[in-house]
Amino acid sequence: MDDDTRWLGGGEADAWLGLVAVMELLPVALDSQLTRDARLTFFEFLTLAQLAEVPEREMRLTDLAAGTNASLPRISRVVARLERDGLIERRHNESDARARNVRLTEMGRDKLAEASPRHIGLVNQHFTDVLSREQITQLTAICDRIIGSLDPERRVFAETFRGRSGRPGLSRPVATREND
Amino acid sequence: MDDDTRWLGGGEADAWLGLVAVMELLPVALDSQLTRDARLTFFEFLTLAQLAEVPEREMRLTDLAAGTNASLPRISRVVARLERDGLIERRHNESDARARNVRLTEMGRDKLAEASPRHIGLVNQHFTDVLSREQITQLTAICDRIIGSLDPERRVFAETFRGRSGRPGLSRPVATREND
DNA sequence: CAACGATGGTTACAGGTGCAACTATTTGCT
DNA sequence: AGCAAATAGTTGCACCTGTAACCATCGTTG
Repeated sequence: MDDDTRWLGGGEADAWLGLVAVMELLPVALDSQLTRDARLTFFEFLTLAQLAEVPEREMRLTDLAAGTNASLPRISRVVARLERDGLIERRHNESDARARNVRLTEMGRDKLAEASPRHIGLVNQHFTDVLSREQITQLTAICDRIIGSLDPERRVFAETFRGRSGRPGLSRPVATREND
Repeated sequence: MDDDTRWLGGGEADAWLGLVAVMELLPVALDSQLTRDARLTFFEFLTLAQLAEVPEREMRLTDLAAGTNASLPRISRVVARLERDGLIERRHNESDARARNVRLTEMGRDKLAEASPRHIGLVNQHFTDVLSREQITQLTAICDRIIGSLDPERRVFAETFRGRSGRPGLSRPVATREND
């Protein structure tokens, strides 16, 4: 073993273990709440929310993968499940025969609208309500740095949508047939 | 759907999506590196590191679960795998016949010592090196708040070990037979 | 000291994910 | 045009995890 390893200093180890604990506990809590209340995975919720945000509620699979920080095989399977449940539908892409488009159905919008309030409630409970405004700002910068290091090509979509109209089901209600 | 839902405000949504992205990307990166270089899951690494830190390198299964923020079924299976690979061994608990103790073997220490440098290298690359001292401090406080909200009974062990001698394989080298 | 609830741990089951291999297009190069 | 390399997506395989049900043991209470 190399002895030039730079070990984590005092404060660094605490912060790292804290982040690791959050990464273990938060996803479980989110998945648990959503599957119980809406029969949705947290990742499925993210997928629906991403689609709801985009024009025509339709986008390419690759872009959807980027927008949810997922691998292509993963999003492919999730999309298959969501289509089976009628929440989305796959369509042809005019300009590229290899590509497939994914479109949020009415049923999918309803599902998202139905699942959002309780989900946001949990997010508020464990995130918004326990952090100060400064901490929210600090965390944004911290995550940007880490993401930038993990994803140097900025493949991730989320960044693109920062500061826009906001993500339905997250920062505002989901538009439904009635109020669209 | 309740219309008294408190949606995420501008800054809040950005921070939340940032944290979500980190929770999607970081574990994958960590698992990928560790399985490739050491045939270990990140969670298995954490388990070994937790055991290495404790007196006699032996502890109860329940405490090990708390120390790694894991459920009992999960740690039970991981322990079974690690025992199969000879990295730990299960032993009787003198004071409680229901309980089982888990002990890190010599082979387990060697494995941890071998895996640590490259793993710490990745942690430095995507965490330590991209954050300032202030951000490290900020993140520690932020994670404490979130964890406190997710785990009100403070079941989590990590807290107990904050500021101690440090976790072998993380904040210092793993003691081996030679230098023990 | 008997019985019942609580606790420690394991396992069957169902479901999600990464990796690698594979097919179908498209793009670039000559 | 023609061919090689890159890209879009799907799927088989292996593996990991949560939930729930289950057994064993402890502790408390009457």
